[in-house]
Order: sequence, then C-alpha cells, then structure tokens
Amino acid sequence: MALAALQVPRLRDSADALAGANHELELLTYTPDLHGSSFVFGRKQEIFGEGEEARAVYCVMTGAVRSYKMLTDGRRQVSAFHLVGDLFGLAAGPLYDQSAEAMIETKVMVFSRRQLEACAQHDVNLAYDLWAAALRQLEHMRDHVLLLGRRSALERVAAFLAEIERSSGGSESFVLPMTRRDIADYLGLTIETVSRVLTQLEAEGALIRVGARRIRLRHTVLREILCD
Amino acid sequence: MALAALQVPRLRDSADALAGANHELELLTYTPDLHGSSFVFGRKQEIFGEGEEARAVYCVMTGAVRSYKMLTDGRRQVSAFHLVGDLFGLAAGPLYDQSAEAMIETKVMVFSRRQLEACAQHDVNLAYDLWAAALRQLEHMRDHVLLLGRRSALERVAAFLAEIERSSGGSESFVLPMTRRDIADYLGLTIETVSRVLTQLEAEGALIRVGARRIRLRHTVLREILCD
DNA sequence: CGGTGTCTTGAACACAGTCAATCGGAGTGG
DNA sequence: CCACTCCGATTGACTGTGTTCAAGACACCG
Repeated sequence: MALAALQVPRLRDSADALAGANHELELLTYTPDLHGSSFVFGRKQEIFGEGEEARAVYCVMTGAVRSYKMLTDGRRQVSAFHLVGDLFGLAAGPLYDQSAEAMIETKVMVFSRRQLEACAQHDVNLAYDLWAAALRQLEHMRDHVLLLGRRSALERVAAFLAEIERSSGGSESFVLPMTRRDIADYLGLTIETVSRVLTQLEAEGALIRVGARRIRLRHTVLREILCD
Repeated sequence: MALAALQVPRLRDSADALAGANHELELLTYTPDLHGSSFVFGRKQEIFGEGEEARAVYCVMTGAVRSYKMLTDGRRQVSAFHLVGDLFGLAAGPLYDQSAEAMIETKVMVFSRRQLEACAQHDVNLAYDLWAAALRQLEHMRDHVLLLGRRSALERVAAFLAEIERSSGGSESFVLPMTRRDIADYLGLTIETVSRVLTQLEAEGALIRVGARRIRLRHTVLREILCD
C-alpha cells in the first residue's frame, strides 16, 4: 500500500500525452514557468542530508531513492523508497527532516522550493497537485506506522513484497531493487529476520525465489498471511 | 516531537490578535467565506470512521482526539493525538484512511472539504497554510516511523512523555489526557510494558508520578535515555 | 581463481508479550 | 458512611518472537 500511495492517480480529468506515466512527474515538467534541472546521482550518493537547508524538491526520472533518518548510534529507519515518477524532498520547515540517497544510478529533476512555492501562488492546479501529493505521502506514512507498530515480521515482509510487486507493473515476477539492509531498515527488522522470513514464505509456498532478488508471489497463499 | 510538529509555528509574519494561540485554528476561523460549524462529541464517540466518505476536515477547539487504524483481529494503531488547535481528518482520496474518536468531551469545528478546497482555489494564504499543515503532519509521521521502527520501549515512552509535556505548555508537571491503552497503541507496545517502563523511569529518577496520570519530568536524567 | 560484498543459516539470548492476580480510585447505592 | 462495583493501572511469572553473534554459502568481478 505504501509505494502505491506515492504513485499518482488521475488528479485532473484532462487527457494527456503521458497517459500511463506518473502524474507527479508530469505535473512538474508540464507546468509553465517551472524550470527544473535534471541531475544524475550515482549509487549510494547522498542527494540531501537531514538538517540541511531544504532548498529543493525532487522527482525521480530513472532509478530509485531511499529517504531515511539515522540515530547517532547508527540505527537507521528508511521511511520510503521513491521510484520513477515519485516526488521526494518535501519538508515542512526550513530544513530537511531526513536524508535521501540514490540506491542505484538515478536521474532526478530538481525544482527550487522557492520557485515552486511562487508558482503555486498563481497556478491553482499546481498548488492543488502539490497538496494532493503531500496527502498521499501522509497516508502512506500512516499505513507504515500501522505496519511498524502492530504487524509481525511475517506480515511486514508479506506486505512489503505485495507493495513492491504493485509498483513494478503487472509482470509475473519482479526484482527487488534494494538490499536486505534497506528492506530491514524499512520494515524495522534485522537483515537476518528478513532473510529467515523470506525462506519461510518460500517454504509455505507463498512465493518462489530466483536468486536473492527476483521473486514471484503466489497471491492465494499470501493473502491468508496478510488478512487485511 | 510528534505532537509538537502538529502545533503550529508562525506561518505568516502578520501580527495577529491570537498571538500565542494555535495557528491552524486561527487560519480556518478567520478566513472569510469559510463557514465552519462547531460540534460536540462525547467521550469515546466516533467522529468519523475508516472507509467513510471524507466530507469534512476538523479542528479541535477543546478536548482531545485520537486518530487510529484497526485490523480485523482487533489490533489497533493510534497514529496521532490531536489537541486544541490541531487539524485532523485530512485525506488524500475520497475516503478516510483512518478513524477518529474523541478521547474526552471534545468540541470541534467542522469544515466542508469541498468548500475548503473551493476557498483554497481563491485564497492563496489558505492554500499555503493547508499545504504547510499537511507537511507538518507528514514530518510528525516520519518521526513516529523512526520511533516505532528503531526505538526501544524505554526510548518510546521517554520520547512520548517529552512530547506531551511540550504540548502541555511550560508548567512544572502535566496530566496525561489518555489511558495506558491509548499510549500503548500509539507507541506500538502493550499496556503492561508502558506501565513497567513508567515505574522503571520513576525508579531511575527520570520522573515523579502523582497518581496514575500526573507526571513531572526530570529532564537531566531523561535526556540520557533519549540520546537524540 | 581469490576477494569482497550480500545473503543465508544456526544457536543462544533478551526484550517485550501473554496470562493472570492484585491494587487503586471514582462512582453508585444501600 | 461504608460496601460494592467497575474500570484502569500495576505487578509477577512465564513464553515467544525477533535480535545478536558467528559461521558459512553464494555471486559477482577483478
């Protein structure tokens, strides 16, 4: 549910050239007066860091990004993965409240926050769509809070796989674009637990693994684990 | 940090009559053309339910509200407590993604979502403030995700107490306006663990209890537990 | 091949959960 | 005024899920 919440539903009913493409992306690239510049980040490269001045908002063109917070003792919590078309870097105050890093080579569009806010003053559609994007991310975080607060390791991994599959388009199998560490830090678990749960799910017939990263889900079995 | 994030910082630099009062409240009640109606809910009364049509946005005038999600087997996760001046009921889609209940007798202002969005089309300040309120709630949820995913029971309770104290104004001691069950469901713990941690914190001299609800924090000791 | 990073598996442990009994305070009624 | 009930909170003993620590398997790349 989480990643899906960041994917973009139809906001305005206008037919558009990018039908099927992500709306958050479209929104920003097709708003006049809004000149984003594209930028490429390498694997593990930091895009912005917690505590830095929040000068820009980003949109993933290709690749994948993780947003996370770190405690001084090294504990890390990934709050979201951003895939193609997703907006990230939204901050309430003058500073970023979390860091963002490219998981693989990633191309992003960068929009000046100041300019974005200025444009939103005139362009009602832009303002509305930014508002809607923030609300979708808010709902995603609420789902994630439920997952972290009240779900077992088995349920967390199952929900995560279903989420990734949904965002990977309707193909039979899909590839996990992140490491076990990323998954663990997203689900509030350890990499060992993630690994064990995956083998358990495979043993129960809920999925088939091809190598460590490629997975095919058996929804009939998986559904029982997730309940709701 | 969570509740504080919902409290409202200065958004516009205009001097205002309600200096010191909550801005989210002020914002809505002082926007022309926006006619909210006030309503009173009794203790444990549902204000809206998950899955219902999201027709309104609410603002707490007096009392306290909890927002939560429930699983079919009864597990509950409280995502936020809303105190005086807080906005709640923000939804991305046509339906509420969570439920809201009055914790004590609570007076709210109700604003039609449709009307609110219509007003925001004309009133740039309103649009901006709604956007800012959503972002603050988003940051609050990210903090909460970190707490649930990576913090121990001791740290969770300590962080929670600090959060409540901050939102209760600078008095020496404060009263917890919610039950142990609410606290547990907010922190992703059980009531027994919350209770045990409170006695432990008292034993370590991090706080002083007066009855079950009134608490006075010793910040010097508490700081060590929280780290960052 | 050897080397490194990622992933898996195993055994022991610890933190928080479960189950159950008890305590305490607020409200009610005899 | 006291006894009673009800609900919330605390405490204790035990259990279990997920963590920790450690070893080994696997895969990719030089």
